[in-house]
Amino acid sequence: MSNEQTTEWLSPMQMADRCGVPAETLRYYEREGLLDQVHRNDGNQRRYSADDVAWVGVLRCLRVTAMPIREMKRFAELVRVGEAGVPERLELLRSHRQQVLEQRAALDDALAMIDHKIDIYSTAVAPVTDADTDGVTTTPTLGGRGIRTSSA
Amino acid sequence: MSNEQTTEWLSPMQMADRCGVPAETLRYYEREGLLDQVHRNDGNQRRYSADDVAWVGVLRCLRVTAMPIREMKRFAELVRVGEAGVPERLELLRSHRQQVLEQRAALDDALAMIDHKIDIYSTAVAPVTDADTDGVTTTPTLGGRGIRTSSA
DNA sequence: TCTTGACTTGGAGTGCACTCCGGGTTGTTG
DNA sequence: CAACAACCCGGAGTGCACTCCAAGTCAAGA
Repeated sequence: MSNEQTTEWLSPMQMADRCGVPAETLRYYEREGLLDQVHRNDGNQRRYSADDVAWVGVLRCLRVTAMPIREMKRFAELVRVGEAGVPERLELLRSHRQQVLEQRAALDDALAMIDHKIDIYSTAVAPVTDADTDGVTTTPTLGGRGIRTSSA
Repeated sequence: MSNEQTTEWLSPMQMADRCGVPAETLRYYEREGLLDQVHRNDGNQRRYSADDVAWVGVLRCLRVTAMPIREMKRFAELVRVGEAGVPERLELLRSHRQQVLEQRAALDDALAMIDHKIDIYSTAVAPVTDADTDGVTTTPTLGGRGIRTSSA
């Protein structure tokens, strides 16, 4: 409780720490116009605000859900123009939301398959085996015929 | 029910259709050793088996959950050696499963944030507005002070 | 038989999202 | 004030996962 109250601005490194994003990447985002006009001190060094921290949080949410930089840039522009951009921001987010749902569904499907395989392998690891399969006959010399694949 | 029973092998295009993966990518997977020794006809053209279809299904599950090609290659090798590879396959899949769970958690967090924003925008689009925020003051001239960020 | 389109190869090219580099500046600490 | 880390910049480089290309071969229909 002593080195907080005067800390209004964050240096690049502090910002990197805070956001979990390399300082280089923050510079890159700035270049790309995702993060605009970061404040500078007298020596021309960047000083990030709490607003910047929050905004990078938003950016990371979008990135982690695989939004391309191009689209994030568009979103940033729409935020820049203020209220006028709200309808398109909404549209953009709704469409992105859809994609995220699809991603999650795909992830869950894959997860089911992975769990299934883990199951098979775990029981196969101690007892006899062969009733497994990777969608491929388990013989060393691949290319065999015959399939018992469940879902895959 | 007429052009199925004799179709034992799939041409590259048919395979691409079936798996939802470009034929080029299948060739790439083969080069990388993810898919080994695809059968050829007399004219040296690839003929994919039902096993191949199933195996590509597995590969896609791994890819869609962001497993790097390098690791998929390792997995393919472990399948190639048969039973001896099972323990490491298990290990690999378990560790991957963990990553998938983390991905899903991150996705869900981001989704919550996106939903929250959509909510704000939707209500803001008709009534007055300003109480929104993108983690940034909504004024046209960015760089303003003051924050009311909720989560973000 | 001719044509057309799917196939073969090795290798080069692409797009994305960073990530690093070199050479110079700033700011803090002993 | 010296030393050293953190900073600045434009631009080049990286790694990944494809994706395309050229030049030739194969297969099936008119």
